[in-house]
Amino acid sequence: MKKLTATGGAPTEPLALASSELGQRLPMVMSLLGRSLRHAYTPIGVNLGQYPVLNSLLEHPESSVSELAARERVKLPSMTAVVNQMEADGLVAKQPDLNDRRCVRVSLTGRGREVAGAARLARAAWFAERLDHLSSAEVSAISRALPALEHLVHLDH
Amino acid sequence: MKKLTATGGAPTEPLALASSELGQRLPMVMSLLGRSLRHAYTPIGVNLGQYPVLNSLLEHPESSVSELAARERVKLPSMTAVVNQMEADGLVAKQPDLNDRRCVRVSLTGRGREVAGAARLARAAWFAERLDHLSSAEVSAISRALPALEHLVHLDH
DNA sequence: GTGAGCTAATTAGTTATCCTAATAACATGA
DNA sequence: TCATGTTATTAGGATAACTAATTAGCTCAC
Repeated sequence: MKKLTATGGAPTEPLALASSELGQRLPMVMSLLGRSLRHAYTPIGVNLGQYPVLNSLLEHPESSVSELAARERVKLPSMTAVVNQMEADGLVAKQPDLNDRRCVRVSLTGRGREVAGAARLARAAWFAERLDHLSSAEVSAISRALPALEHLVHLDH
Repeated sequence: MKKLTATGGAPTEPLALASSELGQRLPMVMSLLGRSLRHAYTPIGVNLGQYPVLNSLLEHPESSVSELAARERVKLPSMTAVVNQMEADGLVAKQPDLNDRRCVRVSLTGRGREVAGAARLARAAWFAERLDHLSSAEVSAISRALPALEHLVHLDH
């Protein structure tokens, strides 16, 4: 009954994991995965902070800096810095908002759109390569947990 | 209802999420959760880099700096810096390895052990508070995905 | 034994992400 | 109109990571 399976074999036990156990292991996984991911980004020419902004702008064109900051859960000055760097890199353009002149509307340039697409592909490939080493049961377990994880993340919103 | 079950399948929905979809959304979740987590750490008096080292030393006392670096998937110089800071903070002590004098054995001080325990509790509490807002189905979905996520992370060995 | 080559740790210097506090410009409503 | 709130920026600093170069110690082939 009590099998301490260190291997990532079949994760299909009844499994009532204590929340302290979850709180212990999930963050560990997150931090390690985040670190791996950083290495995956750099060759694309986009860094960890820029990529989500690119994506965000694909779905919400003409965002203000505040909106971008809120979506990424960073403070305004942090987002200002990211956007400025991206502007210098030719990925985004800033335009004044005519209705509210305090705001700056940020939009993707053509190059930004290209890079966003390329980065998306590169990341998907990076991920797919890893998922290949998992059983289909494991992939499906992760898939099923995704909505819950997204819910968890959006709680602070 | 069509059910294409994987090996030893769980009695749950089919759900074939495209790997590109997973590769898109999972990293997003990771990065946001990581950011939330950073805020959770600071009040404890341990930072994001130190906490895993504390934990690692609970399970593997007398680790060398290299071993710690490998476990955290960071380069040696990064771990040297973390360990030095922790030594200055009185959380760990360094001792020479008598068998191999190139190595430095790192161990928890009494204070390090205390802080590790406190940090563990604080993080569990932070997490539990969040899990309270999820349904038990969601929590269980995350629990079931955890071994798979750990497997994913450990692929880079 | 001893020198070539490996491994462990450090130092120095750089980059990327974040933050807070202070300012400036604009908007809104009493 | 002016007090208060919002948007964005600047300045300055803390973390967290990296590469490259250096020092020290181990190992083994010869």
